[in-house]
Amino acid sequence: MEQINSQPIEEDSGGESTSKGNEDLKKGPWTSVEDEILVNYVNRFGEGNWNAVRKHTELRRCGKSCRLRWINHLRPNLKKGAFTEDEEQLVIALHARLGNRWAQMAAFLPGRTDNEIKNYWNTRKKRCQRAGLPLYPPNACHIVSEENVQSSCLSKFSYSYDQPIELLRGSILDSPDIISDNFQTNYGASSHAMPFADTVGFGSQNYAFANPTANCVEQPTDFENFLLALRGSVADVYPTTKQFLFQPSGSTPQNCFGSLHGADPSSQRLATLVGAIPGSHALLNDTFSTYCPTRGTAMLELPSDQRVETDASSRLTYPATPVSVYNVQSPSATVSVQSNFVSPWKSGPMLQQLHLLSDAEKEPSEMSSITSTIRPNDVFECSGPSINDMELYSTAVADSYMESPSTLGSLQSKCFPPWKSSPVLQDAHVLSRAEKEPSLKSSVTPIVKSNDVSECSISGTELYSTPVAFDRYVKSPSATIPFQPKCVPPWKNVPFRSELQEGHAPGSSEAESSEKRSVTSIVRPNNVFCSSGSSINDREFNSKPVVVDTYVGSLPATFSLQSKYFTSWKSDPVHVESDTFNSAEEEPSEKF
DNA sequence: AAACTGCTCAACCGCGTTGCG
DNA sequence: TCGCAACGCGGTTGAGCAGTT
Repeated sequence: MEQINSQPIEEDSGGESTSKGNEDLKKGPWTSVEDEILVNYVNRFGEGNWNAVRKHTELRRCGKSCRLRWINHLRPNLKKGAFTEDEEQLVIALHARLGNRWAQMAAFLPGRTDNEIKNYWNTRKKRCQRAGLPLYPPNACHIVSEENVQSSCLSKFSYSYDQPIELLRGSILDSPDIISDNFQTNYGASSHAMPFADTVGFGSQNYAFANPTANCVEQPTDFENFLLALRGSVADVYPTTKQFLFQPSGSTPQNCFGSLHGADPSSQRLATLVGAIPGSHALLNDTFSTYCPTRGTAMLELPSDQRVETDASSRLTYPATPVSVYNVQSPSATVSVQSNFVSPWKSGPMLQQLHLLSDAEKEPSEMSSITSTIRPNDVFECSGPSINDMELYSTAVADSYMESPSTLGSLQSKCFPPWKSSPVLQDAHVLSRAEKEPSLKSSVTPIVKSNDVSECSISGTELYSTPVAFDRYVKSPSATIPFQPKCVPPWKNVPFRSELQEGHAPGSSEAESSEKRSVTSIVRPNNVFCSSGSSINDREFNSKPVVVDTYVGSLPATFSLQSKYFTSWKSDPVHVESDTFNSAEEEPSEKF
């Protein structure tokens, strides 16, 4: 403690001048004395400004080294020791989902650092390679929706340890009907074998996933095997996952979520991952470098990168490479989907347009509004800088267009959460100026429609929001429109706040809540909400996914929400009321 | 017991991003 | 707009340890 100077020292003992050149900086292993100095420094001055450590203490370490030491070894709540089985499975699943995004993976593993995870994985990778084993569990997911059978985009991808390959993006839960995410290990085969080589449209086993039109076969799928392979917490998840997988046609799987969320946190995490894996960004054998290549404007700016469309009802799977826009023939007219998603969090909204990206639009801060019209099978993805040093990404795919009686389009959209850790605002519609500065806002009004998918997260303040998926709008004969809600439950122990209603954070005062921003949301049938995060202002919130599952009894033009799903909150539950609105409405006037 | 090999993990390095002047 | 500093992240390295020969 005495080693911390009470006053910032600009120079010390003649060493500072030379320290500019780093001549006197120590390298190598840290001593306990150095650790103590650094801990005391952080206790006193807080994290950050690591280069100031040298000025304030006797420590002769560069800022980088100090930061690393603190993050990886000295900060509180670090978990030491070998990875538990659950953690290992989590890492596997996370890696399948995220690739080598160690920092993101670390967010799922409390107490573990990205470095630890990285080391673990590299060791595992080496071990597997040496043994000729796949990096991912045997007989892992090979989930294919029948709609995906026609997809062939994957076939153009090679598959090796060294070359990044991505699975179809999206997640199971993002888009049940598309659990088209093909996930197959090359177990038993060459590690470099093409994973889908022996499949036509991915295989001999094509199972629908929560697809009301699919015939569910009561036999284990590869995906199930994968789940089984993920032991431990999977045991809690598996039944519900199976239930989810093989729910009867037309049924709504909300119970699945209920079960999932009733499970322990690790199960929830795993459930998230399980949902995530098949839609994973990464593929099976540790084949990626960093972020998903498809993000941000790049995708939008590469309209030429298109795949051959199939028929209107077929689903487009999502290749590793960016695919910009698909225009699949629309039986009627152009289907317009307006979706709004507002990240209510402290850091501010991130704007994501679904359609055009002008130069001006690349600067979210300069945008005031966005109007997007997407067409069937459009693929949109957005990213950009956010407020508070965060990066935002979002990927979304509006895959197929399945019949559009008139204005009611059928879209399936997926969303992939490749965020680095940031607030994401997906807004396909209108973003008011006020919404650009959430710190000034007291409320936002996200408007979402079917098949929208949104998600957001914030990491600096650790707010996360799992995908908000409005998955599927399947035919609308007239009165009854079946929906399948999906939700990817969030993270481990990250508390989060989810509000669909104007109001304040649970347990907070009004004054506080005004700073935290309230949210007014209008949800549509089968919308799924969930969000998480560790709070603004050190307050924790918990929220489970809010699933508005069924769509029952409606006239052609009028929707009415019926069911909702809430699980425990720390305090007040999310409140979602039934809403009635006209399907043609651009913006429902009623709010919850 | 010594030599060798493989593994783990802490630390470093380079690069990209962001904020600020 | 530019340059710099700080920061964060992923890749790489190498010391030390453990197991094997």
